[in-house]
Amino acid sequence: MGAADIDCEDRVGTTQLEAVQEPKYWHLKTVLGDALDSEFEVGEILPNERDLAARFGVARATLRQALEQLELEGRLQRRRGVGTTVAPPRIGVSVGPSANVWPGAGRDAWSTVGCAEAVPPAPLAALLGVARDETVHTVRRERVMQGQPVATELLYVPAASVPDLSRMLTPATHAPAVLAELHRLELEGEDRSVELGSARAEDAKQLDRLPGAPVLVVTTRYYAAGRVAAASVATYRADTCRLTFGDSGGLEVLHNSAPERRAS
Amino acid sequence: MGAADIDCEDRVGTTQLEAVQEPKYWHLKTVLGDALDSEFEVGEILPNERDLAARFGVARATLRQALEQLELEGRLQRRRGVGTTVAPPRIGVSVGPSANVWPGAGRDAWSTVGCAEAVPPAPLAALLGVARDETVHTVRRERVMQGQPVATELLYVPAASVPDLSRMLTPATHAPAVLAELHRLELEGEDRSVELGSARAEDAKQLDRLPGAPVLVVTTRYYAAGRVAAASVATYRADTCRLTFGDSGGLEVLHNSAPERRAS
DNA sequence: TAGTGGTCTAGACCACACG
DNA sequence: GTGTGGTCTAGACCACTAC
Repeated sequence: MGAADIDCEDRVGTTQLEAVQEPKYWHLKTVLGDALDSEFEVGEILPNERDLAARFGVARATLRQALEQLELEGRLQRRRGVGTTVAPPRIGVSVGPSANVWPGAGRDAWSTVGCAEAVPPAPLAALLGVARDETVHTVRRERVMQGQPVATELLYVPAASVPDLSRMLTPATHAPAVLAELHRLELEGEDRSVELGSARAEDAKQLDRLPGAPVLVVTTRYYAAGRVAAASVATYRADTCRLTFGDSGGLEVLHNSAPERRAS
Repeated sequence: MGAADIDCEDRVGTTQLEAVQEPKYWHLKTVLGDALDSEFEVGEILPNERDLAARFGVARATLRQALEQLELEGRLQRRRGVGTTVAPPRIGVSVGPSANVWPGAGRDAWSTVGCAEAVPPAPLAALLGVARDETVHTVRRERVMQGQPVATELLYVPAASVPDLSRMLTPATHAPAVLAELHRLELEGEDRSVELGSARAEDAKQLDRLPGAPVLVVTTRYYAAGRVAAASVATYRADTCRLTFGDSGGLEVLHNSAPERRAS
């Protein structure tokens, strides 16, 4: 343990990339990943891209390819104008039907941020079983964990599911009224799917990410009275979230975790 | 509807990118995405990257950024030496506990491809609750749907979970024996989490993708006798798969789906 | 051998955050 | 302003596929 351990700038090393068949960025990713595990603390800031690239003797674009992958795996966080930092382990967020409850019932970690009546996108209309040009109640909600937004959601409720909804609605009362009416139905089951997507401009803004950032899209169908009574599309930050299902709460540390981290 | 409709090469258009604040690759992605919806059939092959870039008046790297996003969203498939084709809608694969059954029991869509005794990675050891250097039975399995591999899995079974396992094992009998012993326990519950990852070299090969390709990592804990009796890490192709949970089978067409596709 | 996508370079300028 | 990451360019060469 020599001077290199004290000087932050030197800890990533200057290992020359030997002759390889393996792409440089891939090897670079491995080297950087190992360095993160053994030499850096969560939240610590890395040298900037130009320095790192020079240090490894590669073009900046090549270095960026490695950083992108590490960010995709949730090990780094990059912010324009700020720098690149070591990310904390992913947050486990529960998305399972831990007790069959309607969205917005009980304590469910979501907060409503808006509501409107609108024609849903065609695939959603098909999902709900409504006509292609029928307007539905559209509730936008947001999920915050540990102080940062992790997901945005659009909940679609056909008018047929809330027949007794009052006609006297203001923007402030619209969402609560729709949810309250929904809760009067008996929930018979839910259906869920998860897939990879990229954040649309609007979602990206709410999630504090750039457009196109990788997200996990969770689509849920809620059944009542033998029909699809509502559906929601929730968009989770893929870099910071690990979706958990099942009763036993979130799993502990899993992937991308350092065995240990040195105190400095 | 002029000659452009007949000539495949012209269907993506030559729209000039107007002055924008929006990044070029983002706009390009939108334009290409719309073209895919309205002008192309599933399986059809696109013009090559150099031609497309020239057509839109951008550098190849910029075009590639757009293509990468579309591939991430499962709308394109690119293969080196071959070309870029329009991808079919994602396959819905069920990963829920549709009846609580052990892996390998009944008809479960997986086939065993190997088995070994090995020391699991540290996080897995923690997950299983075994010592860091304890060897466990490691079964590699593969999931094929519609003729193509969609997932690989490593199933970890501590020796303590299969105490009566015969000592007389050949490579051919090892995996079935471990699974058979496991099935003698009563399964008490399961735990699942989903997160984004990138394919390790070995997994990538099995999934017919390049290393680093985006994957959905499904980690499952199986409980029996009040303990974690086994755990598995399954790696699904994120570009072609939509993971489904819940009883009502897979959802139909959802995102990234064209409203209609023209016959040629 | 020809054509494809994958990797890599060495620059340039832009948008944003912070002091 | 200064420094960061984000975008973009115009090339080059490589690995792979298919003919």
